[in-house]
Amino acid sequence: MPTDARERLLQGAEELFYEEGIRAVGVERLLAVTGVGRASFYRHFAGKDELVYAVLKRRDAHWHAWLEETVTAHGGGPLAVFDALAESAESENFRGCAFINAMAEASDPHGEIFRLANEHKNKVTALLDRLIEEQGHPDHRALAEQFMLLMDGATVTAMRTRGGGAARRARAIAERLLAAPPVEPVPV
Amino acid sequence: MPTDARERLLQGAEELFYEEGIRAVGVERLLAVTGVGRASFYRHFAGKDELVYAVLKRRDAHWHAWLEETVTAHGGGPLAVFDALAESAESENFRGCAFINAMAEASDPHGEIFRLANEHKNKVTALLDRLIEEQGHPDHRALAEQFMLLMDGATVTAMRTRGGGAARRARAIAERLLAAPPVEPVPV
DNA sequence: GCAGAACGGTACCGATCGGTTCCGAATAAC
DNA sequence: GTTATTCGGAACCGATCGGTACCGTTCTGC
Repeated sequence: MPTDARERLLQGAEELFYEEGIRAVGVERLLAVTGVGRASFYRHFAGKDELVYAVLKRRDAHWHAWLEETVTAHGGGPLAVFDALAESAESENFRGCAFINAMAEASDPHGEIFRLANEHKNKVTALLDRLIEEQGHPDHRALAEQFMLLMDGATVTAMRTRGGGAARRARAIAERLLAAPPVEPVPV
Repeated sequence: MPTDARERLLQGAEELFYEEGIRAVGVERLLAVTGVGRASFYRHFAGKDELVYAVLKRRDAHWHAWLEETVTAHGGGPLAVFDALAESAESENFRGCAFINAMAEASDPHGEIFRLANEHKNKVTALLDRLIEEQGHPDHRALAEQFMLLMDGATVTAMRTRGGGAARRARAIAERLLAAPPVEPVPV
């Protein structure tokens, strides 16, 4: 547990927001849980909106680092992202993707939250692109977007079905996308 | 515009909840928009929670009916669900799936909202199952679950990318799942 | 050792939250 | 035409929302 108030706020907020939703967690609760004084909070953040922004930025960085690590731990291939997803979906406190959830409870589709979510997903797509290109696939970009769609589908499905089943199903689909020729076999 | 207060409340709430989120819409706003008196609201619903429940039930029924219609209008095959999805994602006020969004902003993963969302998705999966079986596919159940995952992936992707692109991408994947043999070609 | 920053606690603000109660008008049933 | 129901409007409730200001203490840099 860090002694820095700002760090404690970010850490506590990331956890509470993810577990119960951003709107569901008031500043009051956050202060009570983190043990930070009200004044200290507003010394570090202009308001709740800025805290939300900082929390999402932080989560983006951490989550991306976690994914890269876990993918490496699972062999480093593009399919490993689904192993990582399955692993995290097995966790008791899995609640889907923080950015998808944030979009879902954001009122303004043109606000900062959607921008951050897009940024986050683009970064993940770029990682997928790299992983697939390393396998020598010519159409890596299109495949990366398909993989991203599969990951998000598995993530929201895992929210309600619990466990790694959805991720494994997505992995099976991805496997076939990697194996089979893109649309029509090139005529000889 | 229906004259019945209950119907007006359900209709207004469904729209507001979908556009801005359930937590973001207070009873106050809802009453102002629908022109219903405060007392009338609590005559028809025990509280906001019961209204949310009724709205989701209503949406489930309407959405399912809409999907069946639209699928028929697009030829009736299982792939038509992605055409329907693309069509709705083109709309200006498209905000993803109301049930995924409701789950995302629900605090309790074991509460009623998750139960309703599961019920909803199971019904859609059953419809997919039927459509795929009508095509004569032996493993229709597994395919239906894969299609459901693709639909949800396309839906959450369309929230941030706007337009029918994600749905068309999901359709392309689904097409290959239908065409190719499931895992390994049966050895002759 | 001392100055200044960072801290937690508390009182307070207006606004809004979900919810209750009473009232008078409109409407529908018989 | 009278009775019974449904309706919208408004006053009010305690709780909580996000946010501000001031307090005294603790910790740190020099």
